[in-house]
Amino acid sequence: MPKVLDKRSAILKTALDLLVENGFHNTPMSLIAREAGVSAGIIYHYFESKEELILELYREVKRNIIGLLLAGDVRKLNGLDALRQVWLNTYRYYVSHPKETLFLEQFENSPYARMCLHDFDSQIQPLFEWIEAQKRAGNMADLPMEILYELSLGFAISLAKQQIAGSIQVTDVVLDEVSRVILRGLKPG
Amino acid sequence: MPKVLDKRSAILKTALDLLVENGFHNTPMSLIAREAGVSAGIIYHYFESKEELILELYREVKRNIIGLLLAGDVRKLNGLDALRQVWLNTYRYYVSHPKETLFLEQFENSPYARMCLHDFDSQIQPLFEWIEAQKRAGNMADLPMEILYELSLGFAISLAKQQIAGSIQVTDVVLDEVSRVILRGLKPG
Amino acid sequence: MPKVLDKRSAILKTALDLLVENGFHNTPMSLIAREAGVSAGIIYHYFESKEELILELYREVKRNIIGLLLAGDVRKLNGLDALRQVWLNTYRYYVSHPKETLFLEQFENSPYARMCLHDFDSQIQPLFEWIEAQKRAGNMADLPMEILYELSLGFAISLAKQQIAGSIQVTDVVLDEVSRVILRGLKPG
Amino acid sequence: MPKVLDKRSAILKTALDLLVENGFHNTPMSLIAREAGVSAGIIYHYFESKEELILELYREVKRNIIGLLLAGDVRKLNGLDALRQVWLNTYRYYVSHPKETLFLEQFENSPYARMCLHDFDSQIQPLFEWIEAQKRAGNMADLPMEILYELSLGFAISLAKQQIAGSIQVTDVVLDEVSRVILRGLKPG
DNA sequence: CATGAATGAGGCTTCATTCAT
DNA sequence: CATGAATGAAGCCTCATTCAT
Repeated sequence: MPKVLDKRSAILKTALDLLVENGFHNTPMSLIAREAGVSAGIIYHYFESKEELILELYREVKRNIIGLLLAGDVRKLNGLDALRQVWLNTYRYYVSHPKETLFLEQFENSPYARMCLHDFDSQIQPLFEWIEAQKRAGNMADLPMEILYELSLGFAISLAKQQIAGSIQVTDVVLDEVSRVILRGLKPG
Repeated sequence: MPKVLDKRSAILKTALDLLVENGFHNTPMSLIAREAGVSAGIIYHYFESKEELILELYREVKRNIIGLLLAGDVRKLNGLDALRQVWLNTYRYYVSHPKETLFLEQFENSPYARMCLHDFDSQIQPLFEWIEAQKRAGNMADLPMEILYELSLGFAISLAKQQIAGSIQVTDVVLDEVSRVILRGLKPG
Repeated sequence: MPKVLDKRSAILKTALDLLVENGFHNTPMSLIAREAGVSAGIIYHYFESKEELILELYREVKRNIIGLLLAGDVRKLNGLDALRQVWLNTYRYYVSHPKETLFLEQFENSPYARMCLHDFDSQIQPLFEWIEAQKRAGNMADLPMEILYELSLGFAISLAKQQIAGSIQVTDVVLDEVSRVILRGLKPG
Repeated sequence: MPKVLDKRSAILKTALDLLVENGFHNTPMSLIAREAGVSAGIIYHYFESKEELILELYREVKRNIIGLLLAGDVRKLNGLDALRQVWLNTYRYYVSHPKETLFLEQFENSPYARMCLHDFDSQIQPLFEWIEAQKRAGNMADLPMEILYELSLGFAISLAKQQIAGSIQVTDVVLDEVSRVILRGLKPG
């Protein structure tokens, strides 16, 4: 990996840690620089501004996630199994990436996020198409896309957040039961 | 209403508007004062600090919501109808209070909210007890409290947020269908 | 004089001193504040920004000058005497206000001055009208206004600048001779 | 032309453009480098510092001008014609070199120019000597050198600046009339 | 000679909070 | 109770200059 990516990555990684820990506005650029082991000025060589750094971090995290949702050869599974797999993929990603999870939640609920929330429409398109196919195949309730999304992935995320926060311990048994409940809800009819 | 409450309320109301619009850290105290029609100094007569003002706003909003969840004589209804009523109460509160909704989300996802997230355990206790009763009565799946909460109210909030953001139009038909799906998921067995 | 004007004036006066001494970009706001005996923040209570502070200073200096050009009951004098009086007014103002002179020159030759160089058209109008009247009365050569302006006041300023810089010693004898030369040049025919 | 001069010249030429456009302190070295098509580091191979680059540019421009003032075989003309020729040379140089004109004005009115304003005494000496000769020959009023300079060349420059700024349109007719006025003023007695 | 990433001091500006009136 | 001028610490960002490659 070229050095240049090394430093840029170090900044992004450190930013993620600190932003989650302290929040956007309690994380001075100078602190990010210090923790990343670089000078204060160099950040502006890689990112236009603090805001742009955060946006870039958001884009990168989001790209990663979207790439993983359909992982595990989901397309080869049939109806309910595929559904269950996507659901589990989502849940597991979020649980195993607590910082990314908290960052996304913080970012997406901040007022200045509104400018780029639809940047990912094109990347998430495959998932939407897959859901549409499931609906047409009669594997899923005929509800608006956003609601189906919320019922499945939104809930996976909420569950992961609670697990991260330590409010609950999601054992495999519970996970099994929960996914059963979800699927029952999403089934057509 | 005494003048004192008037001024305090004006500050809180203005703060809600501005915090939702601009975010916590892009809302100077001086702006809150100006928009509320009071002087900058007087805010510190009613609130210890900016942080305390925000916390107080959070407490007030949260108190309101919790008081309404069990409204409509929920306790007199039986199982599923009660469940449905609580769910609808929640959804409707959030949809009809967009600023409060956005404020809560922003606050609860900010790192400095962690200090008071459990302030309301005592107030929300009645709801939890009611849910426990439903579980014992066999009206609800035997899942951890937090998960049941997330599945019902969490989803109502998510739905309301999407409606607020304009991502979806939740017609009465959809609402009906959705609540049916939710309830099917929550049913025992 | 109310205190508020006192402090605002102190800032403007200190700014003039320092800007002339060090130039616009070698005069930090913090230095202006320190020398004016105020805190760094308060400057922004009176002026929007550093640029606005400088613009305001320019406006104030320019207002003063314009007010003095026609001083001394110039309007009551006839042709050449009036002309001579205006010329001397100009010269004397600039010589006796070296800081203002250097500031104006510095400002008007800086690229970011272009935004407000015509702010004073309305204030200088009386002078222009007076010159027009002189031309019609046959007391002055029939040249474009700007050239007449340059030949008289422009030269008075240049002379004053050289005197300020110490390049020359303008004795009363020289001043007399010079004004004679100027007037000869401006005479009609 | 060797490549070395090429690159040095490119830097100076670009610097002139940008300094006039943006001012000394809004023209980063990195911008000069980029626009000149060279790297940021290499500028320091040709110039000690930013200040030295600007000084060098000033010296170069000034050298050019001085060389041209006495152009056109002025020395072969007699009194008034020579005077007129020098005046026109000056005016024409400035009008046809707007960037150089603005740069000089900006530089000479900036406080950090004071360090080198007398660098050119030796180069401008021939002009001064020529003026002295004119005075002795009775072709010019017996005024201090600086004042004669200001009355003739200073005014030519002012006129050129106004023409550059678009404030006036100097037609040949006007130019003729103006030079006549100037000469009348400079005539002895 | 040439590059451009890297440094870090320093500038402008904001804003929570205080306090004299 | 009320005002709003005042403070000053702290944040974001720029940029002249250096130096490893």
